Amino acid sequence: MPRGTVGPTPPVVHRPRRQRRPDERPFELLDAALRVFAARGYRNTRLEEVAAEAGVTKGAVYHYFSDKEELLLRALEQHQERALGRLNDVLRGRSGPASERLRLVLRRAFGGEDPARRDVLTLLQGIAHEAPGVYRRWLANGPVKGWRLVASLIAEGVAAGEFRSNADAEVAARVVITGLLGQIIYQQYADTVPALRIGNDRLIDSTLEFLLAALRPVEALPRRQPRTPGHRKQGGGS
Amino acid sequence: MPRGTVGPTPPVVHRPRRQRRPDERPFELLDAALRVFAARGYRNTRLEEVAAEAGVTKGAVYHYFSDKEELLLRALEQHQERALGRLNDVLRGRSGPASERLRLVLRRAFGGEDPARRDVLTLLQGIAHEAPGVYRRWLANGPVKGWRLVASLIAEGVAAGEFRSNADAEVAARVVITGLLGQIIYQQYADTVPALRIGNDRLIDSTLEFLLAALRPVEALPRRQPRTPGHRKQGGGS
Amino acid sequence: MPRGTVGPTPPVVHRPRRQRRPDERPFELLDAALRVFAARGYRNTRLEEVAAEAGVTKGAVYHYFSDKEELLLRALEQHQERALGRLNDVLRGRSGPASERLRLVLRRAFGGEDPARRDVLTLLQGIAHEAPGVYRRWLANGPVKGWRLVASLIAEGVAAGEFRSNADAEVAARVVITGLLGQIIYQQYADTVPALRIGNDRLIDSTLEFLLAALRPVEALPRRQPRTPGHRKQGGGS
Amino acid sequence: MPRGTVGPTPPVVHRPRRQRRPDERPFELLDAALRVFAARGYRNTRLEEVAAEAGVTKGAVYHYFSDKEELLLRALEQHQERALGRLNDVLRGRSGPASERLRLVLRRAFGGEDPARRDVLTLLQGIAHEAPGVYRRWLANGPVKGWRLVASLIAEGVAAGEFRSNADAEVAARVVITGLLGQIIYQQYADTVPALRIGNDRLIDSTLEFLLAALRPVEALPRRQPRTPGHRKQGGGS
DNA sequence: GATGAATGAGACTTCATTCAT
DNA sequence: TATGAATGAAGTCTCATTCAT
Repeated sequence: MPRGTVGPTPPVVHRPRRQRRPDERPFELLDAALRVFAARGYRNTRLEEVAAEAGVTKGAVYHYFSDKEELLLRALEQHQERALGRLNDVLRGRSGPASERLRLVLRRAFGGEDPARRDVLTLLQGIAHEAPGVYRRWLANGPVKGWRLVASLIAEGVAAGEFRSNADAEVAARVVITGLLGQIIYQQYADTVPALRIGNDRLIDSTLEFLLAALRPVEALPRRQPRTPGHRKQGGGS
Repeated sequence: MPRGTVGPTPPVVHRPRRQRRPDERPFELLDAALRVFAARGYRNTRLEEVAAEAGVTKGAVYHYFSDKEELLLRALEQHQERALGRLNDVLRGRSGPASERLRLVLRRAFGGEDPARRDVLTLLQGIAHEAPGVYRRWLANGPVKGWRLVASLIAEGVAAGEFRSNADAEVAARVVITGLLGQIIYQQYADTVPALRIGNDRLIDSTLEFLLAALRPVEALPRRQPRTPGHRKQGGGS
Repeated sequence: MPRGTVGPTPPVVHRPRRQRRPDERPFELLDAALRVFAARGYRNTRLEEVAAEAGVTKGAVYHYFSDKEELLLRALEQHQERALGRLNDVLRGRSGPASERLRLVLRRAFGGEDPARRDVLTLLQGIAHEAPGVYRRWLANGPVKGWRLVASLIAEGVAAGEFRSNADAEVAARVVITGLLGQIIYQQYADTVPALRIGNDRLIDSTLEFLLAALRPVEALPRRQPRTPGHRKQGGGS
Repeated sequence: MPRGTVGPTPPVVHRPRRQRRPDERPFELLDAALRVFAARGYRNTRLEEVAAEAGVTKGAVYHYFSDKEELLLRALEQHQERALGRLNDVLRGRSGPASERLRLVLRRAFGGEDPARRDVLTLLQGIAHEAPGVYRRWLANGPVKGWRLVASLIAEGVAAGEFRSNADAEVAARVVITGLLGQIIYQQYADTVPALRIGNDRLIDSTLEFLLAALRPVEALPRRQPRTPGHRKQGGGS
């Protein structure tokens, strides 16, 4: 499989081109890079394609970035910063029930079918071997922060009596975050593997329903003995 | 890891010349290929490394496989067949409660920290752009089948009155399967990003606990109104 | 252009296969080789294809021939011997007018549209760089002998007063032989370059007519002074 | 032969680094390519040799040409354009007798022993299987145009009463053009196969003499009955 | 800053040839 | 004799990176 794999002619969206504002150049390049990388994968993308997408030539890229990997790193950093910013905004000043804030967070993070976000996630899952440092960085700042946030919201719900206290909130948070990420990535192949398709709203809402159901406090949650209670964070309640 | 060692750059060792083992060769090659691909990634692996790992020279690879991609495809097919075989075995003739069979399945599929399996999963998530066909195939035969199995076990539990009937079993199954896969992949980076680390037993047990908790039948399921009940599979219970 | 150039699936004619008469093996191989070489060209043909065409495997070829080039050499030798044999037969015991024997010769050598012969000629013209020794050998035993024969027939006609004596018989013979060879080769491309097509009968008959017209004795051949009479073989007449 | 030397195996000489001559480069490459291809054959030539002959490295070739075949195609196109240009020039404004213009044309096209031209012809006859498209193109623009031109000059001579009208001018033109091409190619082997040698002047002059003799009008061209008169262009006059 | 020509290390793939069986 | 697994030299093409202009 020689060059691109997404399609014979790259589905990359071409932007206006050549608006000479030198101070914005690096940002334009980062946007272009993320677009092309996400569309074709890191290895399949030639620097020349990124340059063309940004309306400059190959050499110019090297004025701003030392090499291809730095371009990737910075492009993803910029992307992640924006995403985190948006995510933080949504909780600023909120104080409703934990369940409501969970909903807000999941919606903000995963709601709205966004092919660009999906492609970036696919890009990321592909760089584990190509640019492990970048991948790790993303793990630490993306998924990890994501499930920490979820876990802390669960903890707040537990504190408020909204949720039962004997669930493994961290694992729940991990699985939910990771599962949603994966499902979103898979949607890219829903055309050719229809069994993969699932509506974004259903995905999020049902996941949330399922999370809240798992966390709902029980007067009597009798039978289910935690099998290996040792690794629960909070010791099992009565 | 029997023969080679998948070192950083395996020096081509001159073997004593031609050792004929024509019948086993293809399998040895497939095993070697999976090992090296999983360790370094598809693109980062030179055919010569695979050959060396199998104790032959690169030309021999082309005796059995038409090109690098076919080698990947076949190596993954063989891997998947074995894995599916093991998974099917575990349920053969079982008839306990659904919850018990769910436990068996998850344990069989994800239990036991197995670096080889983890690396294969990492390999797979990296080929979305390099060999999309192979990737899609894996999706269809791996994760999709996985969550279908889980969903069907849930359905059995529902039928048996063991689980509530108004949960979105499919989404639950998807998220759980995908989430576990992702978490397992992430463990590869647990050394350098400690926040990623989670014990395999805890991961599985807590996930199961959380799944069963979410599915437990409720006398009164009071507050939580399903927000968009339209996409529930079974209309609201009682 | 990777492998074959004649067509995606080789137009090689498959013969009966595996008639175990070991003493004929080499001849079968030579026939098969000529067939495949002629169909695809020398370089484009893998020894394995030749072997398959002959119903044996690669290794067997090396029992009879030291390498690919010898196979080519011998295959062409065998072909040429047969062709020369046929050509010699046609003149054996003939004693009519030279013009009639010229006709017989040209008919025998070039008559009857024969794709196999045409392909062999194309093969030959392609090996000038691949196997120059073989090519030279063919030149010396094929075209050179051909035009010598024609020149000697012309000389006989001159001696018999049938032809004029002041023509450059050798050049005429060379050009006619070479020209016919070339035209026959070109017919291979008549499908895609229609301007190349010419009927085999017309080609031969008109060439002969034209040759005889050029050689006819003239009462007065007045104006045309041989421009550079120095290189005529026989000094200019009258 | 300006730059390189087309030796048996040109050692890659390290040049003083990058000499920019962007405008001329493609032409230099084309010239170098034609030189090396003609000297060694298409298949026997490594792209690296062409590059070295042009004073660059192999990568540079891919800057201008997509692959080896395109390089061949373009090199031959350039060669043919030039040759056609020269040929057209020679007839511009000429109006002498047809015989004189035939002489001019043959001289222009085939006169002057030119090893480079001879090698290009040898190259061409070798690519029938390697690059059939290129070969066909050459046939259509070279030989075919050549014999059309000759045939049209003959037709003019016929119209002017200079030549007889009942000859098959097209076949005559085909055989003469093709025969001369072949003879020129063969001269390459005149050293090792002396029987092949023929002086260029003699070849052309005698061929012309022979052509004109065949075409000279006859008061009585009695005996020779065209065997298959059906394919004569103009029906034979009495 | 920007260009784009040029470099050159790499990697895939082909296939004539060898040789243990 | 015959097989066909294995070798390994060779060649095409790619593309990140450099650097003269």
